[in-house]
Amino acid sequence: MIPNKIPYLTLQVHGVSSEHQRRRRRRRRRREPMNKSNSKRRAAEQHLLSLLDTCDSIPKLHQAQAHLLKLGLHSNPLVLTKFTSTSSSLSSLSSSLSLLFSPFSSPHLYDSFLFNTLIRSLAHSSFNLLAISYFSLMLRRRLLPNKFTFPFLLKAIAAAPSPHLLGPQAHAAAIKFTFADDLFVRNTLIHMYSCCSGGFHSARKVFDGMPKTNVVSWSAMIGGYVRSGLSNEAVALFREMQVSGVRPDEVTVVAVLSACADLGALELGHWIKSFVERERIPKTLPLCNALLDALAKCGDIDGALKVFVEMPERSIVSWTSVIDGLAMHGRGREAVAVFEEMRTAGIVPDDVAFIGVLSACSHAGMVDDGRHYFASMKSEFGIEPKIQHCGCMVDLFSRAGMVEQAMEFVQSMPMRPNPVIWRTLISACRVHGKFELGESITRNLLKDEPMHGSNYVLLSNVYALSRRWEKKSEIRKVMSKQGIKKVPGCSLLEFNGEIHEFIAGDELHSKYRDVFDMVEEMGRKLKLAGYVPVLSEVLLDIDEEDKEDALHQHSEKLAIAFALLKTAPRTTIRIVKNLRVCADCHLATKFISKVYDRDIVVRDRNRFHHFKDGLCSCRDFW
DNA sequence: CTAGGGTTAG
Repeated sequence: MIPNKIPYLTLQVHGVSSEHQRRRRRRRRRREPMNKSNSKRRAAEQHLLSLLDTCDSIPKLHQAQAHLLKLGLHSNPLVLTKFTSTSSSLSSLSSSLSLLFSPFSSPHLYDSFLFNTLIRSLAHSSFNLLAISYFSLMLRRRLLPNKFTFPFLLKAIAAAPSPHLLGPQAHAAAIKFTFADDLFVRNTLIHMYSCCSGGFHSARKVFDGMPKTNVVSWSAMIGGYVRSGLSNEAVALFREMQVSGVRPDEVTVVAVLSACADLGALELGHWIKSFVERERIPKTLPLCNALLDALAKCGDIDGALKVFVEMPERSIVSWTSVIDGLAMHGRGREAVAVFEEMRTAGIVPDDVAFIGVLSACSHAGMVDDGRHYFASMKSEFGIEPKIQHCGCMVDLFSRAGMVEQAMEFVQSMPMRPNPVIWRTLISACRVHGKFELGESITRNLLKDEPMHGSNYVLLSNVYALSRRWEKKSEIRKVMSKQGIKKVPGCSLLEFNGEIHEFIAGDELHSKYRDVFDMVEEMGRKLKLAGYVPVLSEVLLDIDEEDKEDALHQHSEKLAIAFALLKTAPRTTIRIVKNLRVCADCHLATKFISKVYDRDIVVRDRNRFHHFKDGLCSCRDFW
């Protein structure tokens, strides 16, 4: 049983019940029959059902519960089912559980119907694991599950921490009870499997085995690909869906938009926006939120703001997405203004909103504002800062060059620093010349994460900047001996409705022959304009000339060269990168924007860089 | 009484 979260409810139940018990004892003494006459009982039942129909608050629910007990309807399945669904819509599950499983109810009267309602309510609650317990209780009571039971059960399992443990068992149960061919059950199976890590294969197996699909099957599969980090596959499946003639609805579009946000595919984002208009897909709140988020993450922050302004209603998610979007683009002042506007609109910020506003302060170098907001979390809003908030603060100080303050902050944090925090500090040490500190932090970090390639890259960069070349080549040796690989840099570029992928050092691909020639030519032109390669960015222990070649193979340079070759003069080039942009590429891109007269928008791991006329919007803080 | 969907440090 879940703990009763509302103490006075317990009192109420007990008070009313003991009154009821007294009556029952009196009845027993007078040898009266337990059941009232049928018509009276039906009247009481009707009365309670209509009472529950008008329940729109928890106090009213408690009143109804008192009536229910007074009228002796605590074992009436119809009333209990209604009570369960009403209390779950008011998120007061403890009410229905304490009623259903109180010592005064008669569980032997419960039917599958009631259990389904209960399992559904639990599946939608934060106690979703209890749905599984009540499913097994149902079986132990020899009640047969029906085709309605499995969608609820599978949904509860999908939301559990390790769905792969119970998911296949539930699938087997669905087969055993002959409901695994049901369209609803199969659609929920797709969802459940795609919630297991690496489960998209099983999800796809279910999907491919379906003789009949509908829009829900496709949306579940597309959403499953997005959840598994396979956004390209999600978009491909969306196109296949259109070919197959199944009409996408607002849920499908939301899933595709999150793939779009992940890929940073602006053309696709704009296409979906017009698709929604053209097909008159209802612009629900989640759809507008997904659209606004996708446009911001694809680089069209002003388009995102336009969506936000035009929204008929906004939730805290809408506000947070705008704040995050502005933060990512380095527009910290505006992000803070939107945060304040949100408060004026009467919305109380939550912990996610604070992550947005803190990261906005950090990306825009607004140290005092960041300090203020961090302090206000607890003092004004009673929100305990989480590690993400502390991470923002460490980043805030680090970017501003206040490495000591960052270090002090880490030492005074209420929780243990994680590797993300350490890596933030190490980057700060490198940028602001604190080599000894950077080295000692990295050595400690390597003890915790000896197989994490990016830690070695960080340490190597620290050594390179302090010109300790022997130390640097030592790292290289350790890495190759242990078989530790650095994550390859990868840049995406949308061209002619397709996503082109460029991977660092991918020189063996003959189809990019002209791209490599272009990179060489770019290098020559940039040098004439005054560009000097930042050789310290090269991890390899090789001579200077080879280092320059290595830099030429960085994925964003390949992508930019491709774009310069293929796209019309002066059109904006948009690139999405998986890692933080390196110092050399950052410098080179500034030069390219001037020499080739192109606006270049790069989304890296952390934020957007808008390059124009030889300058970058991040003002070289990133 | 059925299914699929929106924001989260670097």
